[in-house]
Amino acid sequence: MAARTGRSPRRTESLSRERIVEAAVELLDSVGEGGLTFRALTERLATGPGAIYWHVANKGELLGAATEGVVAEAVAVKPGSADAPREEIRAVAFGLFDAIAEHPWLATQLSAQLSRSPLGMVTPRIFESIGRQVRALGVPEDGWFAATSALMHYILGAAGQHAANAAIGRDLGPGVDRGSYLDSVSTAWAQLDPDEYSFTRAVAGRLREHDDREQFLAGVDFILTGITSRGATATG
Amino acid sequence: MAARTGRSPRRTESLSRERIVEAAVELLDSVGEGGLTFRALTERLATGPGAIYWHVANKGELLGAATEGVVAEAVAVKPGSADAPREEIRAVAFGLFDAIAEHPWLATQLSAQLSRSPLGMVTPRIFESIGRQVRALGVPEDGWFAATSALMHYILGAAGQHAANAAIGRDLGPGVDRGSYLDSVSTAWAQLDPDEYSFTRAVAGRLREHDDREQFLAGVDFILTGITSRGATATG
DNA sequence: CCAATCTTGGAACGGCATTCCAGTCATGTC
DNA sequence: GACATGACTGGAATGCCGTTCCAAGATTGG
Repeated sequence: MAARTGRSPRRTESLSRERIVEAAVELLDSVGEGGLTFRALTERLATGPGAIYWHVANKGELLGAATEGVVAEAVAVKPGSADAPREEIRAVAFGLFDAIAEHPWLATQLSAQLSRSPLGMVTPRIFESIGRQVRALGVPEDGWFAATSALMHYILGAAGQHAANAAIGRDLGPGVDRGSYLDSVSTAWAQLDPDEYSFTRAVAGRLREHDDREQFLAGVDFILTGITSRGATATG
Repeated sequence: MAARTGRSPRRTESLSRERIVEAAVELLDSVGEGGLTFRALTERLATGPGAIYWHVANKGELLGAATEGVVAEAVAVKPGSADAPREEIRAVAFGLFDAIAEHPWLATQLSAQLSRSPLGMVTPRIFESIGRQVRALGVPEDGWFAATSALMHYILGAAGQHAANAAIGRDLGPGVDRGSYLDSVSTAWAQLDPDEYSFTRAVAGRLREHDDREQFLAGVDFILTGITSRGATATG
């Protein structure tokens, strides 16, 4: 049961859970989700696996810590901004959107994290920052849970999917830019079977010219409209 | 290349890509996402790895095929039902919701699949079945893409997250039922820091009594309300 | 200065996806 | 009816992964 001496245990500045998580995030960002291996981690930290396992139980916990760290930073309310609740919700949404765009591995990780432990700190943290604004929006109390859940699910789902798409466009190689990538998908959609895919063919052109952030925000606004038109008082 | 002789190449009924994918789905359903190994697959099919690799390029392709098969079945419009578009959208949403609930591995797989290849058939298939109903709803054409995207992102995101939660409640062991699981999470939420988590604490009780399907549908309805109140003609 | 305890990193283990390859078997040809 | 062909099979081997083990180094308390 780990008798706590209360002393500062670090003999040198060499290794700590913080440094390990930090290195893990860097590795995930630079090499991608599959690039985070204990081998790579030991090399980067110039140590052995045993040292890492002393600070971290296993790879899952490491991924969880990395996820929580990045999410906490992303949903932190920027001080000084006491805007209208709608704007605050947009800000939280974009905060997560940008965080996932910057760290594409977050998309997969968040869905894995949310499913493995709603008792973890990740879900409540996101839930709280959205919920506060829902409350401020004037939604009646018995609608809080449904409204906040819907917003959180949309934001996490849509941000993940948009960011994943963006990641593809980025990784296609130096010669291929986002425009020509969307072109090729758009063209592929336009060539689908006219009977089975009449709608998809019809909107294939939109794919080429759409803006991801705008698209994402439109979804948030749909939900906000839906929430506030259900009899809530209009604050925003 | 691959000169096609036009002959039926199967000498016995023993192995085929179809049978492999089928076995993979069964394995995923019964043992979970981590249970799909080539070892287990060779054992179940009474063969060796080489035989499987003859029909399937790698594990990723196998997962993709499994995903597409299940999704195709889930979003297939039930014939004979020419209901109002709102009802059709709810049906598609519940189709995916139930499919993910029945095959929990779909949640992770869908986000991975959507990101790896939007050129694949999975995205257009879902997009099409939702989009047709959006069109039928009377949404003006320049809103089709945004409305359908928002719905698809919400449905996939929320269904995945709800189903993941449901999967936990199921896997807790024989002694723990869903009710007591939600109780424990609800209690944990109620004990969070009052300053940092005032909202989450306030709705902790709702968690105990909420119905997942109802919750999920509420989100769909928020978006539908948002879509139709943007100046579209009201059909549903 | 010595024991006790925390911390480290190298070596080893079992399991995984994947590859290699020698073989089997239905079939088309003479 | 033999035989060459090519689709198909499955066992053995490879290399990387997460994880565990353990002997030694570092630090601290007495």
